Amino acid sequence: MNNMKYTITTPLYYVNDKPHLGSSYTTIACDAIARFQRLKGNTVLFLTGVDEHGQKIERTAESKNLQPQLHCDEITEKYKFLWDKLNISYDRFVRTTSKEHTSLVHQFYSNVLKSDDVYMGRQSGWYCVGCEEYKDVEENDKSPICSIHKKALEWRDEENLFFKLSKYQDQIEKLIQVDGFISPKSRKNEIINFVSKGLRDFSISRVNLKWGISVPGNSDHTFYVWFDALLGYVSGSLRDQCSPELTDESLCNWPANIHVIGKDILRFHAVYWPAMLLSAGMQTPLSVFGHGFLTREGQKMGKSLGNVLDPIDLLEYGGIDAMRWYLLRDIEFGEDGDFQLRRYVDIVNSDLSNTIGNLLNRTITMSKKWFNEKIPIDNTSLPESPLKVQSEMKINEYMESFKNNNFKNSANAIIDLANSANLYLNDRAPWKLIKDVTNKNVVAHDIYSVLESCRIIGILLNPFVPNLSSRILYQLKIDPSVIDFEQSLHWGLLNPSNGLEDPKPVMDKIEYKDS
RNA sequence: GUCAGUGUAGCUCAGCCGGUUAGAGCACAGCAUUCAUAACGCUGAGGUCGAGAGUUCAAGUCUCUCCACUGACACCA
Repeated sequence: MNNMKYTITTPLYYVNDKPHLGSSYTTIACDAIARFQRLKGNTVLFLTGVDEHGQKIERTAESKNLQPQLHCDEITEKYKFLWDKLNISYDRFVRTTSKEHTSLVHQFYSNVLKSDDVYMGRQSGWYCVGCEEYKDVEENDKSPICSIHKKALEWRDEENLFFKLSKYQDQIEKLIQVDGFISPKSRKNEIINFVSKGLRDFSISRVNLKWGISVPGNSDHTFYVWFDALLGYVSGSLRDQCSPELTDESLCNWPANIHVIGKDILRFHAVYWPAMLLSAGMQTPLSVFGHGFLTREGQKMGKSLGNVLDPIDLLEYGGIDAMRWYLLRDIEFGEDGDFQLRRYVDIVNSDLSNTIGNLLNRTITMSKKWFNEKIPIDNTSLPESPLKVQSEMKINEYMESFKNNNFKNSANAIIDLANSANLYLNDRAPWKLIKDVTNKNVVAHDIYSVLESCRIIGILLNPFVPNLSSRILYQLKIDPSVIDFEQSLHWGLLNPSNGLEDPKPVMDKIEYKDS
């Protein structure tokens, strides 16, 4: 039952602009899942990457006086740089401008053709240049205006290739009903509602777009962004990325266990994408999770408001552990969340510095002071520490919640355990007991059980804040690279002969400053 | 416009099929205090549960109306 393949993807981010907090949020969440799965002993393929084609990018490059490819290279580097800073443990980084990807798109397309799912049609309607999309308009309206841009819409009529989405109505309806396929539930209902109204075919090519993958057999067409970008998940998960081929053998990491995406693109992943895969005779992903968006101090982030929070700035403010912890611990994954600086500082200081950091610090100090610079050996026949029971309970909660991508609850389970350990210390007051030498065994028992709790906390923290987790484990002289849930989460594994590092605060406090 | 969801202490949220003085964590105040990162602990202050009406012996919890916010309503990465 162990050692299963687990494939997880972030969205392939559109390289129109540098990465923002939203994409960092998604990627951090995926990283937590990937690390969690690895600790469970699964073989994880954690895939991220960028979507580089499309008119918007073509234009952005033009406005910067750059070749599109150079512009893409530039932005791609920023993504990689940021993921590095955030300690994102991705295994592969897909670029849709790579040769391999192009080849895969062509193969996939030919399979879809074989299923007779493509036809030439006309896309006509009122088009907004600003939105780059066709708008639904009241039938009688002869001069419609875009509600967003307040500009007149243009009538456009162009030749496009269409994909027969409608053919898959029944299969998609069944698929989206499957329990756990779409999360969270509220979004699932929206998709079901949407699909029940009847699926229409959608266009998969454009004629006046150069910056894209050419359509074989229709040289003046390029693939429309979705038909191109979604396939990045496949090209990135192939066994051999250098010579991509759609064979059972090379598809060993497919289907993805989970696509984590923002709620805005849920429909494409939960409806269009599975249909495309069905058409090509491939397996559909096992689940799709559409998370919420972040606002800042109650307001939408946007360029026009000038309140965009740059992930790099945030990183410099509180550090990587703070940023990861806050996003995973305080925001309900799936719901929209609000970033508040005051709260950010409070939560991080309280949880990581005061509750966890201080617990480790005070306990190591006591241990070293009274037990010859070491971890005490618990050779008493005292009843089991209540912390053992508590930790087992909290490990359970943590696991259950994490399975459902409920990071908040998992994080709370860790904090609960740390709180219990702090309370236990206050209750037992080893600093008083130790004054009487005959109590030494009792104190050993107490200190050991708190240190053991710290070890477990350190391990459980890994998917959330890998750096802090390592710092904690280092102080307990445990090699963080060899931890594993199955092996490491049993009570009593802390080895007294290992010794302890000198206590140093593992988490500095963030100073709140209005900015 | 239609449909769905949300609105509970300063902040983030629990409150199941209606039932005693509405809960937690954080923030704040006081006390205590060193084993510890002005940390841990204890105590406390904080809410007309969005507004109004109704059903009921009894409503945060059910019904209706209204207000505010969010989302979906097909090609927006």
